[in-house]
Amino acid sequence: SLRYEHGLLVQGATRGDGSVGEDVTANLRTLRAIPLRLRGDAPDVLEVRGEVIMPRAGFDAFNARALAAGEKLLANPRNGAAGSLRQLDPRVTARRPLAFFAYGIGVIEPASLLPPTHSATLQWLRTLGFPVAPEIATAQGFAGLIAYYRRIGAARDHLPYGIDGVVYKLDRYVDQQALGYVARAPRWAIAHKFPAEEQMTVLEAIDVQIGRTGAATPVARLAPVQVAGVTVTNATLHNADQIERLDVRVGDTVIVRRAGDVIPEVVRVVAERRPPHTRPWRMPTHCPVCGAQLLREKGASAWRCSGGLSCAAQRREAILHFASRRAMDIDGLGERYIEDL
DNA sequence: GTTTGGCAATCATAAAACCT
DNA sequence: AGGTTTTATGATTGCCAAAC
Repeated sequence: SLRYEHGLLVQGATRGDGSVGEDVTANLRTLRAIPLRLRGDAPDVLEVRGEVIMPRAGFDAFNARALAAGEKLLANPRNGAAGSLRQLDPRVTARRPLAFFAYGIGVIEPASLLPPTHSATLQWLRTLGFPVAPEIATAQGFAGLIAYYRRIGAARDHLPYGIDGVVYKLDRYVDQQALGYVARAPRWAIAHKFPAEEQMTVLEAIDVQIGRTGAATPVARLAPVQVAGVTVTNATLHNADQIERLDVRVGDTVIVRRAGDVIPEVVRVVAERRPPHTRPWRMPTHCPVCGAQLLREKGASAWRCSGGLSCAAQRREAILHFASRRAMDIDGLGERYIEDL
């Protein structure tokens, strides 16, 4: 998010949790794609929402250079871009091949300057000096959206930057307002993702992790495999029911992908590759950390360690959890949770 | 007035790369 | 070691309205 007051860039922040992010103003100022001063008549206050990206060509060139210089390579453009913005020294950021696309407006004062539609807003942002993705388009009806999805999907490999899908938005702000929000998610916009890259690997073990509330979560230990730019070695299996649904066993060859191109996920078992003498996986009867019994409440699918705060894993997670909250919150929530445990 | 069902919202949990 | 980015899945909680 970029904040302009009377046409001048005064602050840039990461998205964070939606209300609190990091101040990366000094780093954002080094991006040529981000105007320090707005063109034409500027609102008193304007917050521009956008995305910092690292184009493929820049990423490749950066890594070629780093390789020649014997320096560390970036693993993928996405994390490379995120890391570039968190640099303490803006001069480092300045040397990273970063680009920027504006995709919306947050605060605007006076509000009367806001155009009536999203598409008109993006046009206006162009006139103010912001880059806007050239692939945007307006479409009508379900068929129009799917046609757009297919068109962008066909062009995907030829785009100068990586994308994981398209976003549909209602164009008229009055319509957006009528639909409103569910929690923080708008009802007037939805992402339509392209199928994620899938890879095959071997599930070498299933470990059980104990969380703060005692929940026993099975985790797949996988033979390392490159998926969508990273090395995947672990993936959650969520619970015993999920393992049963997948019928996944230790030793199985499995298909993995990165859900949302981020979170590793076991999709399915390659049945014809199952080695002989495998056995269905069973949840252990006792906590692997403290040895207390694992119990499951009626109707629930989660098994929990009955050790409470005498279990080292639960103590550890409880301390980490409450340490990351503000002191104020600990008073209200801490007691309740500790009693529960 | 209490219970129940349905829906929405939130919590809990998992992982990888990069940076400090 | 911990914070930052990204998100799927299921469990739990909370609320409202309908049924009893």
